[in-house]
This record gives sequence, structure tokens and C-alpha cells, in this order.
Amino acid sequence: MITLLIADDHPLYRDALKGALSLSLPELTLREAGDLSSTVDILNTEDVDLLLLDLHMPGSNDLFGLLHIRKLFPDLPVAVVSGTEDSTIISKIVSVGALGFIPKTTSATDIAEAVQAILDGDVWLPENLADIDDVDEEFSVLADNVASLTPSQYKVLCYMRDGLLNKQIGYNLDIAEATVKAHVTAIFKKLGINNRTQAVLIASQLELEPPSQ
Amino acid sequence: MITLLIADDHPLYRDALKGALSLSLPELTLREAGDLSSTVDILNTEDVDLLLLDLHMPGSNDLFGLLHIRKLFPDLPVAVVSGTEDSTIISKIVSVGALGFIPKTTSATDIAEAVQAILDGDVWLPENLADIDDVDEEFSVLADNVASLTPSQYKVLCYMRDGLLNKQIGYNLDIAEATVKAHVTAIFKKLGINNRTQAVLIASQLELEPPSQ
DNA sequence: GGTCGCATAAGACTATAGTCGTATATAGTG
DNA sequence: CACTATATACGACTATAGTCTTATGCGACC
Repeated sequence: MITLLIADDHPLYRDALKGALSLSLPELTLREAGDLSSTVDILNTEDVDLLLLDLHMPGSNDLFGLLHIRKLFPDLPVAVVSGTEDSTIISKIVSVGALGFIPKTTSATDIAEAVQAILDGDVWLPENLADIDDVDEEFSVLADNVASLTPSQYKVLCYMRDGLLNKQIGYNLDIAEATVKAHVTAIFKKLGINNRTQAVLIASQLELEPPSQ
Repeated sequence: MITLLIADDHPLYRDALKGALSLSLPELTLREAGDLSSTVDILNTEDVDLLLLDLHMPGSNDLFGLLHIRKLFPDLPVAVVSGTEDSTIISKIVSVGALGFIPKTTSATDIAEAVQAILDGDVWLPENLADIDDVDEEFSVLADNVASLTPSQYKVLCYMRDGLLNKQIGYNLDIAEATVKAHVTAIFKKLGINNRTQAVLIASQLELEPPSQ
């Protein structure tokens, strides 16, 4: 028996996905989650064979959510579902270890086919982007480093990317400016850099979104 | 009589372009330039009806070179020639006012056709990218602001984007750190921002390259 | 030839960034 | 339980960023 977890904040789209899958692959057990933390909860308590992950989910923060799950469950196959069609972003998603990318415009039959392919161990991508095989090594290292950040450090990095001062970040997170600075220094060490500018560039390359809090 | 200026630092590719054009459009007058300053010189002294501009030219600094020429000669039709195939970059090129984008892989007959179309007042893009019509208004404003920077300010911005400290920038440009700071402040005002982080994000969005000396 | 605008240059000063040391709580380990 | 490692937190200190002011050179324009 194969278990599949659908992680998407939109209940209607979850239903649509379930419909598409149950028609073609009725033997699947389907589970659902609406945000990143409940996704992690389910992955911790149940055996899941494939995760269908929406990038724009509460608590997910785009690529960070994927990085987070890849770090927690390195052996879990993950397919990303998103409305994006941008090839550079899709290339990053694949670099970070996703076994598939399914645009939200994909038809029901194609979705079922994609899920079957990924369950069989293949990588599935939209036809027009099948040539994305050049996994950017440098980007992967970067992504791993960012994945090693603690939740607090990640939030600080996101605010940094928005151009906020340490003082403003501290106000937003309700901590002292000194603490923000400590986080900033820790981020520098983990990313192997030594100033804010470089951190911001890395964050923007990762297409990170600010904490949805 | 129609005059066309080929601006590309690679003499062999200039010859190839000339060959492609003289076969199909023998009535053209062709001029050549190998860097940005000589391009500007020719545009200042002669009547040119169309500029074929290579983005990766000495002194050009990618999009900045295009911005610069667009600012100096707003009425001059410009077609960009580049090895890039990245649709987001091509979209930016079009946003900045180029009337065409010709990948370096384009065949001789297609190049001649493209040049003819642009001379006729059309916009020419590679077939697979013909749907780039969504000129990003916000990006255009940004590009205009960056185009208004002086050469010194632009160099400082490029070094900022590389994560250099003011002191290091001053050393590279052989000016005092205080002067760098003055440039930085001027950049903030022109871009409507108030700290380095925001400047760096804008610079990276413009795909700016560091000064090639 | 003055003078206006502006790019460049730089010193003095203030604000912010970044480092260091330290403390607490928590989770895992022998 | 004691020991270790790490995330979080903060104050004090130093380095850098950023502001303000002034000065000079250069081209445009009466």
C-alpha cells in the first residue's frame, strides 16, 4: 500500500488533486496537510511514500519549506506543485532535490502519470522543460547552508533580505537588537560570508519569502 | 540609404553578422564598434538607423550599456544580440526599450529577416519567446533610475553588489572611503532608497556585471 | 567671463552593523 | 545524573555605514 501526502493550503485544490489521483490510481492512500508544520507532523507519525508539496504554503516560505523537509526527511521523495512556470525557479527546485515539478495547470491525467513516474523512481518535469538536468552544484551548497539555519536565523535572514535594519527586525520579532545581531553573525558563519550584503544576495537567489506570520 | 551599426567585441562575430546582412540586404551601410565608448562616438558623429548591440561588450556591463545608450539616444532603434537564452533577461531587455532580441544561435537568413522587421518598425523576438509583451512597469522605473547614475556611481553600485566594503571599493577605484560614501548616498537618493541592502537587491535584479575595467 | 548645475572628492560627525563574552534553557548522551 | 552541544538572548565594545558640510573642476548657457 502506497501513501501519498498532499500539502497545499488551498482545500479546493487539494480536492482537485485527490480527484485526479483517485481516478487513475485508486490504490493510493491519501493524506492532507494545509501548512508546513502539520505536514512535518504527519511525516513524523506516518509512513509516507511521496509528498506533493505546494511551495506557497503558510509557514513554507517557498524554497525554504522544501529545503526544510529535504533536511528533515532526506529519503522522502518530494514533488513540488506550484503555479510558477519560471524555468530558473524550477531549476532551483530540482537542484534542491525535488524529484518532480508539477505546474498547477497540468491536466488530471498528466498529474496521475507524473505521480506514477515519480513513485517508480523517475524524475518528472513538464514537457517543455525536460532539459533541466544541469543541477547547479554551487547553488546546491548554498541551499544546504541555508537549510542549516535555525527558524529564528531564517526569519532574520528574510527580514534582512527586505532591507530592514537590525532594530526593525528586533521590533518585528520582539527581541533585542543585540540578539538580532547575534543571529546575523551566526548566519554569516553558516553561509561562509562576512557581511549583510552577501547574505542578502544569497537570500534573494533562493527566492525566499518573508515569514508569513 | 540605411546605416546599421554593429557593436560587438568579437571581430569574427562582427564579420559573420556583416556576411549575413550583406547577402540579404546589400543596400545597407555597415559600421562597426568593439566597445561601448566607440559605439557612442559613432552614434554621435553619424546618422545610424539601427544599432545591433552585444550586451557583453567591454565597457557595456550588460544591461547598463543598453540603459546608457537608450538614455543618450532615446530615438535610436536598438536590437540586442546576445548568447543568453534566459527569458527573464530577455524580458528585461525588452522592458528597457530594445526593439528586438537576436540570440547568437540565430541563422543568417533569420537575422536578416529580424533586421528588416525592426527597420520596418516591428519588434522582433525569437519564435519561442514571442509572448514577451508584459513589460514590467516597476522594472522600467528601476531601470530608468539606474540609468541616471553617473559612471562613478555605477561602478560603486556594482562593487556594492559584490559585497565589497566601502573601504575596498575606494581602494579599487583609487578614491578615499569618504568619497565612496558620498557616491553611495547619491545612489540611494537616485534610487529612492535608504540603505545598502536595498541598493544591492536592485543591482542584482538588473543583472549588472562588475566594471570590466 | 561670470555663474549655474553637477560630478567628484573628502573630512567630521552620528547611526548602524558586526564581534565578543556571557548567561540561560533545552535536548541528547554516557 | 552529569556532561555536552546548541539555540536563544543580551550588554559592551569596535568597525563600518551613512549624513552633512565644504571644496574643486568642468561643461552649459546667457
